[in-house]
Amino acid sequence: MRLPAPAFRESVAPGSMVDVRRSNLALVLGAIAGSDPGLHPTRAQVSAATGLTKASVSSLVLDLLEAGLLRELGLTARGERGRPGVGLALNTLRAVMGMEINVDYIAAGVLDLSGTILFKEVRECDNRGAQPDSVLAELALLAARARSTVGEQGVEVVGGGLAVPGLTGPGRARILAAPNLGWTDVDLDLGALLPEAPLVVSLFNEANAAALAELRHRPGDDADFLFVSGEVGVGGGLVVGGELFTGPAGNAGEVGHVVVDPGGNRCSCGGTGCLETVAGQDAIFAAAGLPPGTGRSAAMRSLLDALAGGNAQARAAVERAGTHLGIAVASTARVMDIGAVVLGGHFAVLDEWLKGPLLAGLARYAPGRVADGDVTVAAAGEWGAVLGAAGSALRSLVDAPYLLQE
Amino acid sequence: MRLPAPAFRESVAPGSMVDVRRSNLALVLGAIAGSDPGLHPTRAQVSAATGLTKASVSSLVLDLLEAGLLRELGLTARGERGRPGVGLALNTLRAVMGMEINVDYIAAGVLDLSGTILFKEVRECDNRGAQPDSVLAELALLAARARSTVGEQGVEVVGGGLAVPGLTGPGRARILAAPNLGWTDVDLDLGALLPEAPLVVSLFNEANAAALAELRHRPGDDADFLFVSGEVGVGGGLVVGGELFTGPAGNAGEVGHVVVDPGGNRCSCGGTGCLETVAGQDAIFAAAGLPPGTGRSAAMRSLLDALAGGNAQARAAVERAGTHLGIAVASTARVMDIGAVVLGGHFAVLDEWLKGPLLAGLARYAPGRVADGDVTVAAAGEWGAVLGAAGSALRSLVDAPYLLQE
DNA sequence: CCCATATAGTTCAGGCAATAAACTAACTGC
DNA sequence: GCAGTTAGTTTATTGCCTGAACTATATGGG
Repeated sequence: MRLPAPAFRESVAPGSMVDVRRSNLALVLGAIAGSDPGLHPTRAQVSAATGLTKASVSSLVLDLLEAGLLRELGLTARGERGRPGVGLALNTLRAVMGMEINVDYIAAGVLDLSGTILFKEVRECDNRGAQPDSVLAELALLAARARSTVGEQGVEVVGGGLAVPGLTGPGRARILAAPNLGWTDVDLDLGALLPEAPLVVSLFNEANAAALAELRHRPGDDADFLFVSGEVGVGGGLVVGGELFTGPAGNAGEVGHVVVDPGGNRCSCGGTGCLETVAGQDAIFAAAGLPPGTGRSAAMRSLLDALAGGNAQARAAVERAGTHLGIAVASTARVMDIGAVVLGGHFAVLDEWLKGPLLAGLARYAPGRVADGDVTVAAAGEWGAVLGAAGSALRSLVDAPYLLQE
Repeated sequence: MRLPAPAFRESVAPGSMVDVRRSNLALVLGAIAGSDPGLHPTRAQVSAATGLTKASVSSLVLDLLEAGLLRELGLTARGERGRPGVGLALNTLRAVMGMEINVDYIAAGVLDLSGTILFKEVRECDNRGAQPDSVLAELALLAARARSTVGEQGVEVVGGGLAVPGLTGPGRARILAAPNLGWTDVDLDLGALLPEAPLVVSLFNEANAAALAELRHRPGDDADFLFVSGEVGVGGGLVVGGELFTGPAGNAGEVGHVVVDPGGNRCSCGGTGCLETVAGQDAIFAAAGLPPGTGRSAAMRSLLDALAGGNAQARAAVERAGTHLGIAVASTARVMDIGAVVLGGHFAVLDEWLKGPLLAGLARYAPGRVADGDVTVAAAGEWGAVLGAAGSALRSLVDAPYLLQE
C-alpha cells in the first residue's frame, strides 16, 4: 500500500492535539485513497500501513465515515483464516468538479472521490475579448447542470477547481493576465461557481492544472517532472516531489518564456526570443507557411497533413520548435534539477515529429540529464486541465479531511 | 517580535503528542531567536507572540534551558509596573561551525547560537586534483583548532555544515562532481570533521550555502531571490519563501548551465552555450585578453585594473557577461517566478561594470519582472559559503531543538 | 511603612489524543 | 465443536496543552 502525502501541516501557530488529530485523519484517508484501486483496505491494513494502532485507526475511520468521506464495503478476505475485515473505500457519493475557461471553449467535469469521472461536458464558444462576468456566468450554468446531473444519482459536489489560460494570484481568485483571452487583472467570484459547496473553489493556471492531472497518472509518490504544454502560447507546470511547484507568487513554470534565441523575435510578453516565439502555435504555423487556425483542431490537422505529406517547410518548422524546446527544457532541468519531461497540448500531438529534435537539443544542451525514456506524452490528453483542477480539489480534501467534519 | 519559521514538520508517520511538543519547542525557540537583537523576550512576551499559554511557555522554556539552548538573563523591564520578567536569550555558549573546501583554500568559522562570529580562519592551499581524504583531514585539523579555540571560552560546537564547489547528494554526504577540484563521486566522512558533536554535519553546494547566508541578511521572513555566484564556474542558489530550494535531488539552482547562447561554445558540463561559457571567470579573462589567474584575487585585480583603465576589450568582456547573465536570470525568473537577484563572487566584485548590462539584458528578455532595486550585491562577501553552512546548522537547530534534548 | 495595582510566572484540575494490552467478534480447518 | 487466527473494540495510562487560580515581585500613592 502506498503511503499518502505528508501529514503534519506547517504552521506558525501553536500546535495542539487537534493538529495531531487532523494529521492522522489525513494519514488514514491518504492511505485508503492511495491504496491500489479495487483493493479496499481494512482498518487492520491501514493500521499496518500507517503505523497507527488499531484503536487509533478505528477512531479515525469513524470520524471519516461520519464526515461522509469513507464508506464501508462488505467483509473482505473471505476464505482466509481469521475474522474477515471490513473493506474501506472513499465515498463515491462525494465528488469534486474541475472547470476550465479557455480561448474557444468552457468545460466542466466531475470526479468522485475515488477519481472516477462521472460527468464531462464542453461548450464551444469564443471567449476572446469576452466579458469575464458573462463567461463566468456561462460556466456557472454548465457547473449547475453538471451538479444536478450527478445529483440525481445522489452524488454531492463538495469542492472544485478552475483552470484558466493565464497568470493567477495573488489570493487565488484573481487573473493577473490572460493574454489570449484579452483579460487583465480580473477578480473572479469563484464562490458563484459552486454555491453552497462546503469547500472553496481554487484557481489554477491551465498548464499547472494539466501538470497535476499528469501527476495522478504517474506511478510512485515522488514524481518530479516538467510539464510543457503547447497551445497558442506555451505553458508549463513544475512538479517537484509530487507537489506542484508554484513559486512565491504562484506563477512558476512559465517555460514558454525561457529565452531560447537571444537574437530572436519579440514575444507577446514583451521579452525577446522566448520559447513561445518559436514553439507556440502561431509561430509554428507561420514558419510552416500555414495560415494560423482559429479553431485549434482544424488548424492542427492541416499541419499534421503537411507533415505526413512530407512538406519540408512544415517539418523544418516543427524541427526548429523541437530543438528550441530542447534548449528551454535543458535550462529548466539544470535550474530545477529535474530529469523528466511530459509533453502536452500540440507538443503531444506533434510528438512523432517533435521528439527527435527535442532529444537532440537535450543531448546538445544538457547531455546526460534527461534520458530518452524520460520524455513522455501527456496521458490526460485534452481533459488535462479539467481533470487536474478537479484532482487538486480531491487532493486538498485528502490532505485536510477535517474541513468536511461536522 | 518576528514570528519564527514553520513549526509543524511534514511527516508520513503517525503524529502524536511528542510532535506537538517538538513543534512548540521550535515555535518558542524560534520566537526567541527571531526577536530583535538586544531585546531579550520574557516568557510572557513569548506567550503573547506565539499564542501559547504562559503555562506552556514556562514548561517549554524549561526544556530548552535544560537542553542548553537558552539561558536566562537578569530581570528586565525594571521601572515598569508589575513584576519584571526574566529575559531569555539563545545560549551563546553553544555554537555551530561552517566549513568550506574550495579550489585554493579551506576555511572554517564558528557562530554562536545568536549568530555572532566567534572564530574565522582560512588556510590557502591548492586543492585541484588533491586527494579528497587528505583535504578532509586538513580541514578536520582546522576544525579541531577552531573547536579548541572557542572551547577555551567554554563554548561547545554542537553541529555544522560543509560547503563544497560541486554537486552533492544523494544522502547529503557525497560529492557527485566537483569539476574544479577534479573530484567525482566522492563519499565524505563528515562525522570526522566534528567528532562527538551531537548533530550531524550537512553538506552543501557552495553557492547554495552562500545563498543561505544571504537569507540571514534579508529583512522579513519570506525572502525570494536567486543568488548567482561567479567563480571559476557560475553557481547559483534559489531561495523561495525563505527556504533554500534544492530540487528533487538536491542540486537545483545551477544557473551557470542555463543556455544563454545556443550557438556558443562547449561547456565543461558537456553542454553548449551555458552561462558559464560566457560569464565564468576563465571565459571573462579569455574574452578580456587577460591570462587566467591561478590565485583568484590576483587575477581579479588585473581585470579590475584593466576595467578602471578603460581597457575596451575588458569592458566588452564584462558587458557580454552581464548581458548573458541577464538572459539566464530572465529565464530563471520566469520559470521560478522570482523577482530578485543577489550577485556574489566575481559578479559582486564586478558589480559596477556588470550591473548596467545585466539590467539591460533583463529589460530586454524579461521586461517588468526584475526591477533595478531588486538586483543587489551579496552582503556576506567572501565568507558567504562558510557563514551559510553554519547558519543552516543554526536554523536546523532552531527548527528541531529536540535534537539536543537529554 | 503599608496597601492597591499591575505584571510575571507557577500550580493544578480538566480535556483530548495516542498507546498498549486485554477483550470480544467472526471466520477457517480439522 | 473447538483450537487457531485475524479484526476490531474497550479500558487504563501517559503526555501535552489549556484555563483558572495562585504566588511572586515590582511600582506608586497615602
